[in-house]
Amino acid sequence: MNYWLVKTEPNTFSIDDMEKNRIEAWDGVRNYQARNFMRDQMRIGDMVLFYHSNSKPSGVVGVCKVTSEAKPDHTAFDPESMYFDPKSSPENPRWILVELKFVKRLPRLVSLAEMREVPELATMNLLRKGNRLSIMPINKEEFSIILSLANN
DNA sequence: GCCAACGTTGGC
DNA sequence: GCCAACGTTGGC
Repeated sequence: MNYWLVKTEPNTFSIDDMEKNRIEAWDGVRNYQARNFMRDQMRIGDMVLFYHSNSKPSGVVGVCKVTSEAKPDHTAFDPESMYFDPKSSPENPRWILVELKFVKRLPRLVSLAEMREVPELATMNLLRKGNRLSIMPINKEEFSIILSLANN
């Protein structure tokens, strides 16, 4: 099983929305590296940390689970969608999505600042300067450290 | 709101 | 294939 972290701006889609919807198609990903992670390495049952970016404070707020294989991101075909991409077509989809299922909220938010203080987390992609990936792999240790921080 | 870092685009 | 210009991300 693999572990992941996904970012979202809570103004756009928050853990509240995730909890309410229970299952959400993770559409709108328009970055090749993030897409390739979803396409090549994400599997049903993988665990996902849910991260609020551009927030006060930014941090990890919940846990989700991958509940589908990668499939075409239909929002790319819709001229009305803010994620429309004329270079993607149903015959030859450029972008994909997976479905995420709400698992739980963390007892409290684990902030970026707090994660930076934990030496074992220093290698996380999330904490690296200039990191802009919206979907990134993490390892099992990082996943459990962050969960245990939230329980302190 | 600022701006550094990074990805993408397109002219050549 | 290089690289300047541009757009976006996201912490602060």
